[in-house]
Amino acid sequence: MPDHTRPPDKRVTIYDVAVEAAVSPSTVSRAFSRPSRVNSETAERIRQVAERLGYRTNPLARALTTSRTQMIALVIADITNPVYAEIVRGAQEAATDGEYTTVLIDAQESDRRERAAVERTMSTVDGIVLASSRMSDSAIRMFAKQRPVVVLNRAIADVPCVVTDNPRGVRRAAEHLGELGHDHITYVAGPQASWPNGIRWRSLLEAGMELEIKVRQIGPFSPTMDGGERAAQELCARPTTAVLAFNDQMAIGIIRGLSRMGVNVPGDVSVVGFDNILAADLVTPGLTTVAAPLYAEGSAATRHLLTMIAGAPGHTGRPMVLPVRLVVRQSTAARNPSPGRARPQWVGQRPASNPAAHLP
Amino acid sequence: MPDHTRPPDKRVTIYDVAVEAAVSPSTVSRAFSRPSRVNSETAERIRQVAERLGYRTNPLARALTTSRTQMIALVIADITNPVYAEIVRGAQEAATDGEYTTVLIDAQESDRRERAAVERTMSTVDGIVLASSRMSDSAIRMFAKQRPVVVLNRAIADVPCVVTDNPRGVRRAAEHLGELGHDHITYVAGPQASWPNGIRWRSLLEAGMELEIKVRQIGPFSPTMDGGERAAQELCARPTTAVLAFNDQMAIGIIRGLSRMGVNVPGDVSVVGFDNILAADLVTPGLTTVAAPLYAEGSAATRHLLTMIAGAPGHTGRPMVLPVRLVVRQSTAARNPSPGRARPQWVGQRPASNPAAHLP
DNA sequence: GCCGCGACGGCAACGGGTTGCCATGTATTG
DNA sequence: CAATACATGGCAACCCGTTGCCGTCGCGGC
Repeated sequence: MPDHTRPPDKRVTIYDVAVEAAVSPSTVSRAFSRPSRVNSETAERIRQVAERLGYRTNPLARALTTSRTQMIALVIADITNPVYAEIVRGAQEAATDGEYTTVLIDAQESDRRERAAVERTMSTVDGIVLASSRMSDSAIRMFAKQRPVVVLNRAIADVPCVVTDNPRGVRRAAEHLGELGHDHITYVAGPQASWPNGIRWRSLLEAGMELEIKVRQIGPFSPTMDGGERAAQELCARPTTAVLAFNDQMAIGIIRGLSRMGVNVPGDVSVVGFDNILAADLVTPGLTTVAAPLYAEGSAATRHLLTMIAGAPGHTGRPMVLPVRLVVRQSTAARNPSPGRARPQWVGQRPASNPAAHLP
Repeated sequence: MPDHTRPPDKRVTIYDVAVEAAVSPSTVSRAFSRPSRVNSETAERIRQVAERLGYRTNPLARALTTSRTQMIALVIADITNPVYAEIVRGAQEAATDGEYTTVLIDAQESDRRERAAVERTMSTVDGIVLASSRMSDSAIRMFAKQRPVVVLNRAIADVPCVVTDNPRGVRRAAEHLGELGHDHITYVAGPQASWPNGIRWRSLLEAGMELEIKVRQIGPFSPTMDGGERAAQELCARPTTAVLAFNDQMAIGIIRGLSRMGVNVPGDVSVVGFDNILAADLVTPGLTTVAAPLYAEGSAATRHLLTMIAGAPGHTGRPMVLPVRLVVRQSTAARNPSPGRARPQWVGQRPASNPAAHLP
């Protein structure tokens, strides 16, 4: 028998329930937040009354005293980048398992927006996962002082981090290209503010040394298809036979740009991307790429955050490293053995003996 | 001179500021929320003290009395669907303009999850935008009674709605196919719980009548690439020359499935999708599709929600309709004039004289 | 000199739970 | 049977702002 006498716009509070159930408000509160603290029959009666009255505990009021909102923020750099979809899924699953709600914030690749959004949200969440943050290390450390923070895809001293095994991914890509006969690799750089961008390049330098493959870098370009197309133009000016792009979007842009200019992928140039986004399998040729365990990233970062919220110290030593794997598709092939076939601009224009000369 | 004596983990409150500034807490409160109500010099002094102490107003405490959290929820059906990225952007921009924060919720195509998430979040937000909700009309109406709600991509009586001009989009697609010589169109249906799915099919029926094009429907299939591939198998069993798919992912799946079976798109079959996702331009052949103004959808829905939160009645009459346009790429072509060319299964197997016979 | 008015600031009562501490009643133990 | 321990529920303070109402004060008008 629902209570139709009460004005329907007014929320039901513990006080209403207390009156109905003939107990004190504190008992009602405890019946929900600490059931062991109250007689089970009483608790049951209270629950029934609450049900009948349509009582819902007000999370804001609860948060005011407990300073726990049961919400965490997940900040991603760019929601139009499909990479984040799986990360979000993983984070959401982990959060839901821990009775937490995820609020998602899109930073739109902007340091400023990201800071503003985090500042606004910080006081209403119990913790924050920063996925590919564009903020400065010091800004992140500042936030980390005020709330538990886990950083994804970036390593920052004194802040818990989850990263993927970029060095191994790059290494695998380089080995793959080496086995195909390529002795030069051009790295097409993404945003300089991006931490993976830096480590990928450094890892390539290292892999190049070990595998005796020469490497160079061009860029930075925007980490989008457009950025890739612009990179393709520059690639034509300084030809290579193998390209490692900062991410899949750029790789796809590069392939499009090259084929528009009559360069065949993988016939003339092999292209490798990063991330294994869905579209990598859709384009023609299919994109060879380094796949990251996106779902696991989101999930691991969130689980770690939850333990920190629960009081664990948050290991700030070495970052947690997740494994990657190389997905070989059709955008990579054996180096064209006859470079002279009617493509004069690719002949004799090979970069000077030290292709890494223009590096930082 | 920052105050280093206070323990750093304790938040600064208006009471701290009040003591420092030698005024009462209410004056501090008013200095921020109703500056006109307090002497400008006093207000300035208070602001300086607050700044010095690092005071930040606690949105939860404020919300408790004002019952305004300055947050709205945006619920999307599936974050892995790129369609929503632009919608999110539009919504976020509109929300930010109105000093609101958007919390994004991914329903993962599940009625149950969606309800659970909305129920949990409802009391902490001032309003909700439901983009492609999978919940029942009655569930949505129930939420709409408790909080301002705007529904996107769906029309529900008594609830404010924003939709795209599906009839016109379908009509344009049908005209396009008709001009290319197609006299049959097969509609490949998406989820039955999806409102656009229903209206697209009905619109096609109508357009077929007027344009004298025969139409039929197969499905439903999952609105994903996999769903499209399964649809392709069924398409081979019941051949057509023109396909209108529920969305782009399915259309891409259909194209892949068909070409795997040796059917050429657009040579043998023309395929049209819906939504104009980014990948539509990446696949080969490029996908002809009906483009929706995604950004404008998110932005319009959110702006309308904000006016409702501000007290406007929320026009529940006719839904707001946004225009669409047909983007022609390479997946549609003139109907193959010589059906006999070495593809026997496509000859003589044309559906019976009434291809719409098996419709509901 | 008195009255009225507006500007300004303070008091106190919320809003809706949470929780430390105490009082009571019952069960257990010596 | 007294003494102690435990289970249970209530009281009241607290979390941090917001806001209706009232008192005070200075000023202009008559």
